[in-house]
Amino acid sequence: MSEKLVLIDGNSILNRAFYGVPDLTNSKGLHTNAVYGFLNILFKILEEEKADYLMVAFDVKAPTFRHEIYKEYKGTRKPMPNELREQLPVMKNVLKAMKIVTVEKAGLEADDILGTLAKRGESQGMEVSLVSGDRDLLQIATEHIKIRIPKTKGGKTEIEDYYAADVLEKYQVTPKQFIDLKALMGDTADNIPGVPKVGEKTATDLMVTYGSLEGIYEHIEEISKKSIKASLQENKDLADLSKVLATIAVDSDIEAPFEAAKLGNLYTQEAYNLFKELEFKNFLSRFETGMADGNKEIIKNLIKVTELSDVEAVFEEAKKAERCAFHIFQDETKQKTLVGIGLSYAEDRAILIEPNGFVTEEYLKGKMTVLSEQTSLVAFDIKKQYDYLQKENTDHYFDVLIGAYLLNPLKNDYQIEDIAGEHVGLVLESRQELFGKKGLIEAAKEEETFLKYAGLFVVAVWKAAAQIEVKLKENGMYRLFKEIEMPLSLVLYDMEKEGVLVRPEELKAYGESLAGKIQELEQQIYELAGLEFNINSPKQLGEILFEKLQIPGGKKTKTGYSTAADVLEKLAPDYPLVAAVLEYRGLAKLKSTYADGLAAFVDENNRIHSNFNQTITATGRISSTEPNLQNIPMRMELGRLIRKVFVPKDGYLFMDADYSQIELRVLAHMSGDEQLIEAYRMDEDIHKITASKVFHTPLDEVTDLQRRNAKAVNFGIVYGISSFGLSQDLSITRKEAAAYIEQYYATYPKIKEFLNQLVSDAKEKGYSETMFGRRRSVPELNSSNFMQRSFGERIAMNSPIQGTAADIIKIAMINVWKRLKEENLKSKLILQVHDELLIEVLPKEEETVREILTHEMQSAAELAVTLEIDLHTGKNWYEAK
DNA sequence: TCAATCACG
DNA sequence: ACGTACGTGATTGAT
Repeated sequence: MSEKLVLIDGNSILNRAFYGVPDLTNSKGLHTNAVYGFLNILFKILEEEKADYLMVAFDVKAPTFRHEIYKEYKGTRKPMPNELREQLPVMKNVLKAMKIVTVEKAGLEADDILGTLAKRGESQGMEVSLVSGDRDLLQIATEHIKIRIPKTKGGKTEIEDYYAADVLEKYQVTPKQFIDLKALMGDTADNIPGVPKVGEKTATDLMVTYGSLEGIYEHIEEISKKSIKASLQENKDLADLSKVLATIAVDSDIEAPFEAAKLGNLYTQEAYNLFKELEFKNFLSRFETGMADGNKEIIKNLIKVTELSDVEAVFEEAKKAERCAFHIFQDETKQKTLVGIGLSYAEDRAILIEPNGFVTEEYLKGKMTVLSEQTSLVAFDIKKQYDYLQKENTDHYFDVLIGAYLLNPLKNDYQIEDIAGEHVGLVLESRQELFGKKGLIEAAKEEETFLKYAGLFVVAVWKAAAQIEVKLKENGMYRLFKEIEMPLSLVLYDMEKEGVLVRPEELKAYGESLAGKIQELEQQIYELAGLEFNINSPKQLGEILFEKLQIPGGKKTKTGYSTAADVLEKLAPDYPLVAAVLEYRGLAKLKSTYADGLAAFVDENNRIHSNFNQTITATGRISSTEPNLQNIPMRMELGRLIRKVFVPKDGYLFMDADYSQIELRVLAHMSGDEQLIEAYRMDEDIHKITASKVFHTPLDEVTDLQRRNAKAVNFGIVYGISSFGLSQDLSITRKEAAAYIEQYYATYPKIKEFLNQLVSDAKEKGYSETMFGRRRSVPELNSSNFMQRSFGERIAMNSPIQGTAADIIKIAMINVWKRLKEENLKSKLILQVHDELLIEVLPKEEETVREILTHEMQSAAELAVTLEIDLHTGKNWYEAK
């Protein structure tokens, strides 16, 4: 049987759907009716025809050969309403998510692409179905090319089909003659003035009698009706032109990507997610069956083992495999009870091991640990599973979560089903979908479903590893992955496990001392305001300050008045109430987030174990959660005091080292600016030197204000400078800020050059890059929205700098950690705060650790400037900082 | 679940 | 003309 090619006229079908389906918007206000209608048609077509290949053609907004022939050519389409226009990119995204090939080429209309592809398919012996709302395409119809014209009415779709014979039957002309017919009727390029405009009946009669436009003109004298004859004679040129314009190219210069267009499983995870977002609930059920279908073969092969001998056999087999994917399914409570271990070490095969009888949790831990010495292991989120692995030689570990993050650090989460969908094309049902909110222990009781879940999970991990490895290599990020991120995961695991000791009594006392002051302030505020209200509610506060009390300083946010600190600070000197509110806010923050907040995380050993997340930030930094130990107060003394509750364990001391202006040094290096590099060679305060250079003032005459301003500019530069931002920060005019920036650029000319280069490189490549090859795509750069685009430019300037600094401290962490371990020291790495490392040090190791920390931090990267650190020791974090 | 606020680098 | 500094996470009140 011959193969079947389905071609879809994207613009035309979307257009039809738009006018055929009643208006529809999702909860975000996005119009979706055209996309919805398009998909209805698409699914109907695919149900009717067993398509082997599928392609969708789109117009590109660019002049075509028709414009060359006829300058005023405007095409046959009306201008697109905005509600439709916004759906075009959405449609393309949907198709992309379903892995449907779209074809578009500047200079070609969709018709020409379709004509060419149809003919090419036909010549390769395919049966072709061409779906369009546009009858012009009837000229393409043959015995093997079927033109399908869908009509959507009131949600129902009906399709008219035309082979060549059907065209002849309906219009009494052949497809080839159909062009002439259209030209005669003047409805080809309907903007040509004065085309003959013969009615359909007359035009058909003429064509039937004379066979072609040329034939008609040859026998023009035979035409009896005078008005028609005159019109035809007058407009012969235009009729000819109209014919040329109406003729669809069937030999366009275009790649026919038949291989890529081979129809696969449309029901991908990505499409599923997108459909959810668009709120196409009707289509989702279709997905669930579509998705399940794709995995039937794999599911058949899944095996569950619980008997000791079987488990032994499985591990024997696993160790011989080149690569083994695993996942430890642990209950998410504190006990982390083992529910099962999934293993996959061959294509489309997986085994679920469940603890039972002799197969205890401890036994399995042992088996996994041994296995982790014997073969390469692939994990999803390895940091959560190191308990089961040996940690001496970790070179052969591969975490697909970390890999997926590196390939695209912008995602909000990296569930295995997302990774499977994106990198493998394997569609998994999520845990939520399979088990709802059930815990894993409960979920495992649904034996069949859990086997499917766990089995497909590790199959996906196994498959994803191969794909992700290739992609990392292609993107030049494999070294970053192997040499930095993978080793770092173990360091972070260790830090999390170690935790940081606190003094709960002191924490409690701190909280109580705050509580007293908070109560006092509360009463004071109620008195000054003349009524009691919720001070924590910006809404209530705003109304009281700016409406009831008529304090000047109007609106700012969309919901009402801004009561942010920078607004209130301006009012505080004049209004005691405002000052009291500010103080209240500060204390309330300290109490809720730090005093009470941290206390909730203290474990039975008085230690707090934060999560150090490796796959969150866009730039490559680590983040800290539950609790966040990277934002413990520092700037204000009262808050800073809380650091006194963070202490080293008994008999130890804290050693804290932080990089001195690492980002600015990275900038100096990356830009190669001699002036800035030179400035760093001088043993002086960098902000002061900058002030001296920028304001043309001798170094020892630089005022505090000048230094402060220079410092702000230094920061601004790293953030992706804008005069507005700087003016805001310094409370100066935009003009003054702009002048500072100009001065700065004049002082450090290569910085300006470098930042411009970062933006243009990112624009060209679509991503920004750190010194160590870490990438971040910057889609905002292509936005048509000025604000978005400017944001993209700042990202392009900041990410390489912030990211490189992040890379450097990661390297330092790995090396510090390694040396502490290799030199059998008791001292432990405890915290990382972006440019700072905190170590719990055994006093007799103090000098060794000082040397390690200093050396490893300073030599983490070889830059054109030295990497300096500030190092302190103390009996708590307050003192060590 | 979102917006506003504020803690850190 | 457009209206902003870069990167995070936790708490709170309002919806």
